[in-house]
Amino acid sequence: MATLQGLDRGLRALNSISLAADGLTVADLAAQLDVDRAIAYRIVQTLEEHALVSRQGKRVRLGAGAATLAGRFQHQLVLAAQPVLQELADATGASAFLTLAHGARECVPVAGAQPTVHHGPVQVGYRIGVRHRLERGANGVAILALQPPWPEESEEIARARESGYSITSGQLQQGATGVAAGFEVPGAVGASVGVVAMHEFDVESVAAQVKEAASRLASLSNA
Amino acid sequence: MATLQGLDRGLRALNSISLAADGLTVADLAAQLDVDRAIAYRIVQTLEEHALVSRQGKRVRLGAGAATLAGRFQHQLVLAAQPVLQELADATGASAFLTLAHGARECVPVAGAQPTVHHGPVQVGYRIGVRHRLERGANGVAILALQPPWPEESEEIARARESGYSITSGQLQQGATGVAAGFEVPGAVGASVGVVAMHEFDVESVAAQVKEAASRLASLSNA
DNA sequence: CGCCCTGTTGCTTTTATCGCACAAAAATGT
DNA sequence: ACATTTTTGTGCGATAAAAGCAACAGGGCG
Repeated sequence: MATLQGLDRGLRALNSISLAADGLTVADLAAQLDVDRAIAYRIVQTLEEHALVSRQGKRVRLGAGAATLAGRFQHQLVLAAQPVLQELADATGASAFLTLAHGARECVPVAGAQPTVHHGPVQVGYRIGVRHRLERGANGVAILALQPPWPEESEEIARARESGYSITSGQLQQGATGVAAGFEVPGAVGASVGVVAMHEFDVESVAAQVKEAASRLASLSNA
Repeated sequence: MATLQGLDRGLRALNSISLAADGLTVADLAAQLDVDRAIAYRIVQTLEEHALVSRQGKRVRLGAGAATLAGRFQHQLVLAAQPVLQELADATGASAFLTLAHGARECVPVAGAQPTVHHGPVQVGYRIGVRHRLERGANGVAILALQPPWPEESEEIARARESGYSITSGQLQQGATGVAAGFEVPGAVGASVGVVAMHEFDVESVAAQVKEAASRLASLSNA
């Protein structure tokens, strides 16, 4: 496997910078990447020219180019999903998410919707763009359940495959329960829709709605 | 000014890929960058490891990592906005909000602040994370007013564009009045800051403070 | 069957990158 | 206010990393 060291460093830098909420000095960045400061300077300069980072004084932080990039990430799927998610969120009174598999072991929530009418001061901590492992959370499990049964899979996955939906509690956040159903996107990856809520709800009925949403999205992405 | 050629190429590749809505073959990419195919392959491999692109069959397209970056960018913007919002809330005695455009017709409030000293039992029904249409509420109108004049726009929008701030009453909640000013996040996203109050206030002075806050936030995301 | 395209690898050559070393600026202490 | 330490920012030559070329296996197509 041949990967480019220079580019790799640049991207790692971008990642580090994006993680630093209140910016990073060039020296800090150099330390994190374990490279000479001079290199870090050149990396930052290059990233800056592409508007991916911006410098204010001595601190480097994520730039608007990141937002631009994301705007172009509109797979037709994400666009099409938005109204479905909104409907699902409103119907169940919980936050709804669309999650895409990334590679074989991770997934990323790429779109979400909150119910229009709130049932209290709920704030669900499942955030768009935060990668996590497939094993954690209902959305990831639902994606795993799409694959043909595999020897060492957890029982959770087998159950999800059989029932058509996955359910987890507290795996991604204390006190939160998630229900999700997976579906295939023809071109490539697995995906799942699900809801996350902090309160009690009728699992049967929510599961049905989630599965319904999944099949709608599946047919959308086939067409 | 010293910029890294390798990284630069990688980022240009990322840009090209992000522009091709339905993907790019590696050969096309190599042509666009005017490099050997072998190099393009190595670039794609590296980008792929960082989740910024994904390959489906022969086509390369923008990957979920872009969404990750966007999420973090938004997170940072919200953090940076918090003190400004707090100051605005305290100065005006009203609840202050930061709202981001979401697509072309909706927006979502992503951060808020309440005045530290209360002027009564204020409860503003404008909730973080709840999407609504751009036409409703001062924050949305302010974002619409950023766009070049468009034929069938409401008079409200034209007024907002001219004066630099929007003002609405009761659109999102009975008896609530909102004042907001928009600003550009130089990529794609429109944003606005505003206040919402249930009581009477001096529009002129509040508008000035809101505009001030908007320009501060704009410079934060530009610099 | 022959042709064109994709994806990958090995190797040579060059050139872009590394990392030292140094200047400038800021922060710190007295 | 001044001296000193720490941190920031930038040339420059040596070197290692990437460019560029060529070759090759598989696959799809006429």
